[in-house]
Amino acid sequence: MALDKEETGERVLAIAEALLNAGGMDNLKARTIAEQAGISVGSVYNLFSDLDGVHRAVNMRLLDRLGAAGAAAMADLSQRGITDVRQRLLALAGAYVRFVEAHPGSWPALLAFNRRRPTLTEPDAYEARLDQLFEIIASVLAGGDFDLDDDSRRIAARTLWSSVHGIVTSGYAARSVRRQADEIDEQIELLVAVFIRGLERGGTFAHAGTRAS
Amino acid sequence: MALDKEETGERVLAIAEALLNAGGMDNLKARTIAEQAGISVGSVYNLFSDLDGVHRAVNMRLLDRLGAAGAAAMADLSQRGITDVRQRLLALAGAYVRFVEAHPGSWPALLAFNRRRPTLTEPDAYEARLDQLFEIIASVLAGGDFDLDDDSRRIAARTLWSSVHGIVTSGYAARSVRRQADEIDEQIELLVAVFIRGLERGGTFAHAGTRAS
DNA sequence: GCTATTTTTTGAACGCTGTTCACAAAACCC
DNA sequence: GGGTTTTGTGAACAGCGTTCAAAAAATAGC
Repeated sequence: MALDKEETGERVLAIAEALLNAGGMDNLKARTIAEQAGISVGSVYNLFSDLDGVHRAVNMRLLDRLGAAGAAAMADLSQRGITDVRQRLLALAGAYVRFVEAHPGSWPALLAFNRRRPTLTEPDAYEARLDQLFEIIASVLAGGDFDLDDDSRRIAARTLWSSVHGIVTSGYAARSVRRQADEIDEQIELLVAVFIRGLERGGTFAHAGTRAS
Repeated sequence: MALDKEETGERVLAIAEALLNAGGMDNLKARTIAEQAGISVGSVYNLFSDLDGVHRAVNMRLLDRLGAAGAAAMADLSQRGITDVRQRLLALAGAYVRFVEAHPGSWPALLAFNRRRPTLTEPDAYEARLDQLFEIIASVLAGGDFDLDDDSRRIAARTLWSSVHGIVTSGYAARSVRRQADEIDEQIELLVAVFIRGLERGGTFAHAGTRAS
């Protein structure tokens, strides 16, 4: 064979990602991958345990790319001497929006992948890759003048990320394409503004709220 | 035949929902439905256009139930004379958390369903059912003393919903089961508190933020 | 260089899937 | 009861993920 084993593996992943991006989850077919990669179906199963394994590997690449995009956005702001918390949070959210737009099929496929089986997945490696994102957000929050202890800051970072994630991938609510993009921007700006204002005011939060049932 | 056509349809939907709830998306099989409903495979396709149609119908039922749960939570608070915005928002979020917990397989399946194809779905009827949820949230916000015009309140309601949704269905980040539930509660309380504090302060938001990069 | 041995690649084959459709059964009409 | 329409049926088809005996290639030993 002309190509290294690892090299063919990466070619398979590139093909798989393109397939996912173009046609979503059920466009990822073993025979299509084999055909486009110039190998046989069996060889695909030689490189990966099964199609889920291929999809998982693609997802890892996506998460790495997302983390890199976030880090790059922060590095860019640092280089331009921008330390304002609001601008940094908006830049992070903007990076995520652009990432999702750049992966219109493969990112929804990643999200759908984790929701396929009802509690059987073991996202060990997923978490590690998401933790770096949380740490970026937490470090931005640490730059503000909110007096948050480490744990509160960690919670706040996760809350912010989940909220932005929820807004961006709300999925529903798409009257028109342009209106959708505008509304996402509006919601993100509201969220970030409200978060900063809310955190600025009172110091620590006393999570003693009795939730009404 | 002993049963009404509509009645068999609903039985099929109940079976389909149970299958989805037990095994996720790829547990919804035409032959299983037919067997459990005591009809033939062809009859399933007589009642619904295809399996996607079955899943869509199940999803409608779920959205109706979610809307009813939200409305019921608000009615309960009204009956108890509770008008506090914070408590109402927490009650709504709590209703959503309980709803998700009560539908561990079928709700993820609904979310995965919308992410299967990359921009081809037409969630017309979905929107209508979600709009009632947004209106509930908006009406709660209207009860607070934030001076928001209708449009800002609409945006804020959607933002709140998307954020809670993102937090609850963040999926990843599940160190342990109990720790996960606690963390969701913490995040929701932080979100609601921060939102209320943030909205209380300044009046209208001037979405003139220049996003970096 | 040649054979023996190991490793890798192959694609036909298997079981399962969604979906169809000619046919049968039931229901309806008068 | 006979003709017509509607409804139900399940064998059949194409496509899927996955496997695995066999073929091909690579490696080792000499």
